[in-house]
Amino acid sequence: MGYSSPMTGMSSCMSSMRLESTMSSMGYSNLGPVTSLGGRPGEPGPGEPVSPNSLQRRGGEKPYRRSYTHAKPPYSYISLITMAIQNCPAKMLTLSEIYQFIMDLFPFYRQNQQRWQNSIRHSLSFNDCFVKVPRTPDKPGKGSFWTLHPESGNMFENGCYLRRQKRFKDEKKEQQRTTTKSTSPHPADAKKEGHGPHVHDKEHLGMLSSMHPKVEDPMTLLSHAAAGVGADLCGLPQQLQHHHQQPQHHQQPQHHQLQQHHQPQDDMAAVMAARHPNLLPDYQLKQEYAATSHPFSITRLLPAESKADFYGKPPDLKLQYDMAQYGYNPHASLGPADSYYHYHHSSPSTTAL
DNA sequence: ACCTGTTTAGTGCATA
DNA sequence: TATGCACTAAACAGGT
Repeated sequence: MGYSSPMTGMSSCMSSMRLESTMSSMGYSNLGPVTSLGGRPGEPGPGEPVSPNSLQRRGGEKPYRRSYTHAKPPYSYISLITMAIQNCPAKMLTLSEIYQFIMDLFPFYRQNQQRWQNSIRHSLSFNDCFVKVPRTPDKPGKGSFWTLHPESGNMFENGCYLRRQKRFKDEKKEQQRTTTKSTSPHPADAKKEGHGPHVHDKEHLGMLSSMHPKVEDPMTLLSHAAAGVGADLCGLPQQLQHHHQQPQHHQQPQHHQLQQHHQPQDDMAAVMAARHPNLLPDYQLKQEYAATSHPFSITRLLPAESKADFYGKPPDLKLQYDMAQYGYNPHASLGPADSYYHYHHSSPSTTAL
């Protein structure tokens, strides 16, 4: 599996999704391409957003300069989850952290949370590309960690975060499903097996362990593997795996502890080089991805500060403006004062740009 | 009680 | 047209 730029296949993807005209001229909306992805036509999304038609077309002037802050982002839940995980230093997040990431980044998902969060949970469970990592006894808390399957490959190698080219299927899980279907006719039996550390998870850890024999802590293993191997999972260069600063009310000491065990840069480079000898050099990737200005580009979703850190230059003001037009919050990861807190303590007129 | 996770079912859209 | 993917709803069970 070679590395493929998420941007190189974008045009064909966009064409296939019939998004070119809509995206380029008026930004995405909850109508058209987004709802056509799935769900039910005419059924409003989580935010019950006002139809763009009600906002424009009357008078016919400046139909393109308006706020789509509460329009449904053109990303599937799978890609949103992937973004969240990829954007975290430890490459694994709890469910609530995934929720928070999405809400921080997309105002649309701050409403009707029950609906889309159920879908998120369903996506995590249903898709083999997401792997549940049990908490260790020394890290008690609610819920497990979720990470990306190291063999899930580049699900979005066509650069389109709306729809994967092909659903990733874990052969072992698939086999388990078929065997449990055939051997245990009672769904309750299968449910019993589903609790506690999965056999699959253990195998997963074993696989990661073999890739990182020097590291013994399973959580550190995942941190290693996800950082290096997972970096190409979605066609994202490792440079984009920047530190997603958690809101201050979300303390994640384990993330920082994990990172102290190794030198991520060296590790990632080594693993990537070993697994993907044909990868572009770092600086080349940097230029390629820094140059992209596509509204679906993952780089546009990243906090401006991180991008500035990453590329070693100040954030692009125009880019920030564009992101604002699309409803992305470039400061989403700064903390409560700038994201979730701000949203809930300001009037709709101020949250809309 | 609430959250988390699993599973099933139904629907619409895109693609081969 | 068949198939696969994505979205939504809902039921259920276990954990905190």
